Amino acid sequence: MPTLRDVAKLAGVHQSIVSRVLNDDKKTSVKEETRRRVLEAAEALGYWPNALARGLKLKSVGSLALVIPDISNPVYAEIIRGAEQEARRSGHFLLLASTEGTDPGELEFLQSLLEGRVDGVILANALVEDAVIDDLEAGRYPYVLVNRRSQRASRYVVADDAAGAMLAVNYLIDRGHRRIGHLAGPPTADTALTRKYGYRQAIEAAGIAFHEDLVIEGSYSTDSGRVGIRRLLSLKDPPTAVFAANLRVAAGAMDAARRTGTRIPEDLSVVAMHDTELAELLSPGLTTVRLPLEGLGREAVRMLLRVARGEPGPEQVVLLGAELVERESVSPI
Amino acid sequence: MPTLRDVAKLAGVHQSIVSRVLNDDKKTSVKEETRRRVLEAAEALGYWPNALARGLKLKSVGSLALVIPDISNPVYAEIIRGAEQEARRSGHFLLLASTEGTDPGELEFLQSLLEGRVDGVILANALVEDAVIDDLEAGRYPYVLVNRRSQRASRYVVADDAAGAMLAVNYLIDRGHRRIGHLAGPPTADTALTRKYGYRQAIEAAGIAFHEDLVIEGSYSTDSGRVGIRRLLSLKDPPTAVFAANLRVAAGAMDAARRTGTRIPEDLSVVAMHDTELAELLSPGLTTVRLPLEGLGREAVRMLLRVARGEPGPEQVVLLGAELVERESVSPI
DNA sequence: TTGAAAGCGGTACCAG
DNA sequence: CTGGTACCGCTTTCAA
Repeated sequence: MPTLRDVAKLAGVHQSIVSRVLNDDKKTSVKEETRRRVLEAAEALGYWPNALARGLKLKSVGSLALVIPDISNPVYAEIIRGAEQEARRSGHFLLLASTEGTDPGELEFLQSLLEGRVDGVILANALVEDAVIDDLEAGRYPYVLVNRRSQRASRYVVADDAAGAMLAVNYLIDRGHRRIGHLAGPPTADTALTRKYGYRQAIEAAGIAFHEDLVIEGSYSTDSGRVGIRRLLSLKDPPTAVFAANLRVAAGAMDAARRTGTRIPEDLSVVAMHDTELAELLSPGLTTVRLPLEGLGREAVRMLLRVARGEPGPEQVVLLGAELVERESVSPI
Repeated sequence: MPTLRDVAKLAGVHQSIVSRVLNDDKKTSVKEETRRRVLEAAEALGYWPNALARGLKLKSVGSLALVIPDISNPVYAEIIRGAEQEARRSGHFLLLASTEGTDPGELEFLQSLLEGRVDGVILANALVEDAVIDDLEAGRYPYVLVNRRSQRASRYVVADDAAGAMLAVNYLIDRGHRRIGHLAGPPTADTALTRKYGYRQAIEAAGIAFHEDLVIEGSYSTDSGRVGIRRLLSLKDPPTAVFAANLRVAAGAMDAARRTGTRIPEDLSVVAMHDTELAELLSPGLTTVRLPLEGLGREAVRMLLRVARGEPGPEQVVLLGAELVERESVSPI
């Protein structure tokens, strides 16, 4: 690997000149002829600056970390895509770290990530422990939470999950449903709580009594959907429609329902949060609520960059814009 | 951020001692009492070594890059998971870079990645241009291709796509199918070519005539599956079964087939390459061939680490172990 | 307009 | 067993 000195030698100038030319430093001027020679030499050697040395000096490496819990979840894929784009746009690399179940010991993990390797961290991990957040706050590390609120975290960007949930439930209500179940996510996840809240708001706003037993809490997994729907369908007075807290849950629920002979949408209408490829591949195509997930990733990067640069800006962002995507999983009653 | 010198000062020793203690250097010994003091000081300050400074000196940063074309593809998710695990096991970070359509200018991209930021690169990008590979070879950069063969690349790790395809097709043949279509992937993808080859091998080995018009080439997308299946079904003598080159293609095909009134598996049997969550969520559940994708990721990391360390080892690895996963998308004829 | 030199935060070699 | 020092490759201030 050629270094600055190599280029300098070939161009017959001092390395500091090379540095100035290559970074095209406005503060000092370089003779046109010299600049040309330097550029040529750099080109000839295929010179590329060493990011480590640069970062060491400048105390900024030009990369950000995005920590997610699980790569195979398409929800994260969208957040990642948005973050990637924005990072690239601003000349940064995105270092993706998936905790993939290896969730504990995260602190050490973050430490080694932060110590020079990246300029800041975005935590898309729905399950970060409060201790981790406290530590980040204490260390004054540049970080932002995405898709998760927290009392202790000063910065986060989230979607309007409550509005999304209400959109879904109102859609069902508008079609005449009164007994509407909710397959909720894990009570440990902020998004799950918020969606459940939205569900309840919509129900009560329509003057329908809220029934605790129509809400089944589980995890964000297909199996959870399967288990949940069985419980709902075995109720003496089962719901005519369900709102699933995410797509996987809905998929599991549809699968399990079908296996017990329940037809969708004739016997049971289904609406789910999140709209990914899967929604249209299921049959019947699933009616969903689309949240601006890519936007979440984008905003998180923007906010992080602001924090890292010490610039002012909003500390909490709620991205509006939930949208209903109609397919064939709902029938009027 | 405390530095080595800070720790040294607090412990009342020289920084070089601190370095030795913290890296627990076997070559020089340190008095037990001193060691304790150093450890305490480091703990008290919350010291963590700066990865950049370390990397600059050691010419190795402890991170690897994995370049993929598209995060939302679950096939890559599995490769990523395997790579992550192996990287972590060996104390490395995995820097994930998704080209996400931004495919050109890859060279520059790789350059800036390689220049110090990572110790090597794994290219899971099925569409890397040969020029890129030539350049990597020329630059003697540590790199490995995964899930793609190449004449010009000296190192790659792939699955046994041909055997997998044969497994799928033979399964259909065993159940009495003779007219078997193939929804192939893009001719630019090595995996697609290999699977097509496997398909043909299986067909001919069974003494069935190979019909060019039963093979539809497309891309690895759901839409391609939709288009392809329509063409196959509109043949004067349509196939009774199809082998889809990947799961997305199969999902699209099933969707389109169903919409034209074709029942699966009664009218048309379907087998697809790859087994992800989607396969069991579709209805009917899709019979698939599972390739050792996680293993691919793992092996790629191992190989890359060997290359980076200049150790000897195999240059091409073909990971065996395709496996048929039976569900409900095939009926005997 | 250019050159010299210091220093970012470590590691490792050599001397004591 | 411990301290001093050079250096990894770059940026930047100060002098010439």
